[in-house]
Amino acid sequence: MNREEKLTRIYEAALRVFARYGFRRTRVEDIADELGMTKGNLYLYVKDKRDLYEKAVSHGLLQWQAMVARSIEKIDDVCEQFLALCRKGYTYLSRDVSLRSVLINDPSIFPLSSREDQFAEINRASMDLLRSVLARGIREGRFREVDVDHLTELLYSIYVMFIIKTYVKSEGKSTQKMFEQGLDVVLQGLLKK
Amino acid sequence: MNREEKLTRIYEAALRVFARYGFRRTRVEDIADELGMTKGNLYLYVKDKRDLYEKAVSHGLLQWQAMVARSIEKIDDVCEQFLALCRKGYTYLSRDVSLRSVLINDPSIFPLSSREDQFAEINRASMDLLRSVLARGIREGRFREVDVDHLTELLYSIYVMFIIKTYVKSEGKSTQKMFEQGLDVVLQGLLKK
DNA sequence: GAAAAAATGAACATAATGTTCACTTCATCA
DNA sequence: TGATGAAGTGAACATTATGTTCATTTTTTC
Repeated sequence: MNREEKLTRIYEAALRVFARYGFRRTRVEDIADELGMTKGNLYLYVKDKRDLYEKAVSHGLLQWQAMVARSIEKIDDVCEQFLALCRKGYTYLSRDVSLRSVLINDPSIFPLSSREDQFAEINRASMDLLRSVLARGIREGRFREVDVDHLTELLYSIYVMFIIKTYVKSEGKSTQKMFEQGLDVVLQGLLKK
Repeated sequence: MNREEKLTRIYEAALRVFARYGFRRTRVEDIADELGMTKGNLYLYVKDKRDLYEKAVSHGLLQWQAMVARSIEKIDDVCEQFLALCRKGYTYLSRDVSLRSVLINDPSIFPLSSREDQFAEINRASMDLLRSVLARGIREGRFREVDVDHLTELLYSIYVMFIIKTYVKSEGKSTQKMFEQGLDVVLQGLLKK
């Protein structure tokens, strides 16, 4: 197992444990135990506990991002691609129990304002994916000539709000309906007549 | 609210918090917070953290015991009473989520050997209830003239084993079937022909 | 089998948390 | 109403738990 794979293994174990107990209540030894190693050894891979937490969460967020990117890359029709992007992104957390729990314990992970965003780089990349789909729609003459940057930011904010409503505040069913409604409206708003 | 009621309130809050985090990971301040008081104040009611834990668990066990006792006291037929005793006792934990969680985190609560039983007094009272039903069956000429003390101990051990299997090891469905089977056999074994 | 890399576990520093207690607030009753 | 005891507070303190380091050992690589 090379260093890359070891790091992945460590981050995933750490995320599981942080999900179980929350940041404060997990000891770095709990994570070492989960990995079958000693805590001293963990410090060859991360700077300190906080660093381990941030790397583990980052890893989780990147998995999320990669899964969405993969699932839309081969879609020809840009409208379908836009819908898939939104839906896959929105529903992902229903499957990733660890990341979901960590998020519930620590909602500050989410960028309320992009100023105080601990994971700014990852969010920027996610927004880039959204932006690229919007740009493509315009380039292909399917979407109206909107201001891509501002619309990206707006849609991303709405998307984050939905995720918080659904997974952090658990306003499940009715929120999902709202999401589909909103998605329909946005798509119609985007399309050229 | 008198002292008695306050103690009850404290024990129930403590049990909820211990259930959430386990003994080691709960701070006495967590419990104080749950009660809306300061931790200093808690020490007017308990000796230390371990004492609080034991009192909270004891309170939970006594609730269990009282519920079973109440539910069988008005049953005329001793066979029905015996069946109800076993069934109510066995199924109780499916409803008391806090006590169940605490038990899962700390199976030593249960008397593996009565030598090292932290809650010996409570278990003794539970056994007394069982013993009294057996004695009544014999007195009324419905049960065979078995050795009540030894049988009580045996049945109680089996009962505890079923509870551990069902709630601690979560071997749910098939264990419940086994329980009903076992109960049937035991009752038949008790009855005079 | 030498050199490098990875892992260990004990030692250490420090932060977290259990516990105490002088003091404040609240309730009771003359 | 104001004296008295009970209940509660919060800061201080002692101790434990836990994060972090590092000399040493074990494993891997070549």
